[in-house]
Amino acid sequence: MKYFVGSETIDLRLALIDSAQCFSWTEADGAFYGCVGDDAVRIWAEDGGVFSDSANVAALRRYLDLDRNYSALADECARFPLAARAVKMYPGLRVLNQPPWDALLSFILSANNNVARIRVLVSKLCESLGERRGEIHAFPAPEILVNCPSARLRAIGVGYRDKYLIETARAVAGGFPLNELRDMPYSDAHALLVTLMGVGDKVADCVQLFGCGHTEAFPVDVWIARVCRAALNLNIENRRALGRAARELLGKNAGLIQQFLFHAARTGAVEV
DNA sequence: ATCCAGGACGCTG
DNA sequence: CAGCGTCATGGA
Repeated sequence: MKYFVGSETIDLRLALIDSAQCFSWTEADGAFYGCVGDDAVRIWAEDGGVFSDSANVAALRRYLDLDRNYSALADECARFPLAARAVKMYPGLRVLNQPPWDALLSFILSANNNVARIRVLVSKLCESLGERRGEIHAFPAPEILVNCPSARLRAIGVGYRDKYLIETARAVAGGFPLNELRDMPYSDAHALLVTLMGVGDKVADCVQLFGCGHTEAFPVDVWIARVCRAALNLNIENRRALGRAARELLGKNAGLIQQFLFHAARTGAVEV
């Protein structure tokens, strides 16, 4: 079947793949394949609208963040011309609402790694350990990883991150309130996340921004550290201090703006 | 061969 | 609390 999802501005390739906030979507023949909730879905753009083969349109709209007014974002950073320019430069970019567990596993694997290889690791992890849903494999459940021999994870290619995955899975299976982070203040959720093995400030912020709806979370990587100096006039070497300063400067949607800055810096659209 | 990748950990000062 | 070496892996 073919369901109408919406006519809001969104560039599916940019939002689902090229922006590197999610590593599990694939593209084939102009359509995009991935998991939303428990469903394997196919999404495509057609006649200025977004369509899907999934009937759960509400879940899809939430995942794609279609109900947010992104044009207001440029106004929120209008006093930083480079940031406002980055926001206006990618009208089709959106910050996805992923399940926190998916984001947690993805960004544990992202540490000291590159996007292409993160994508390979995520897909291999899901294909070899995740539950099958149609043509797609979900992320492996915590209980699966807890009982997974580290040698098997090494064989997938996760390297030294094997124990991070297992220990974090053990914590989540043991009652870590992963699904309650969304309803906590940013700082409380952050403090909890960094207690997990393999989760530092940067990964915690990614989980919060991409998986907990914490739009103020401001992940700082090498690109963001550079572009903050150029776009926000922030000359701060310490990453945690830089993230805190950016949050204070940009407000409750600092993380959304961060995603535009990240893409602008990484693609060279903004000189850093 | 060395460097880098959406860093985190563990130890030392 | 800050600084620093180390940690797999593969592509440039």
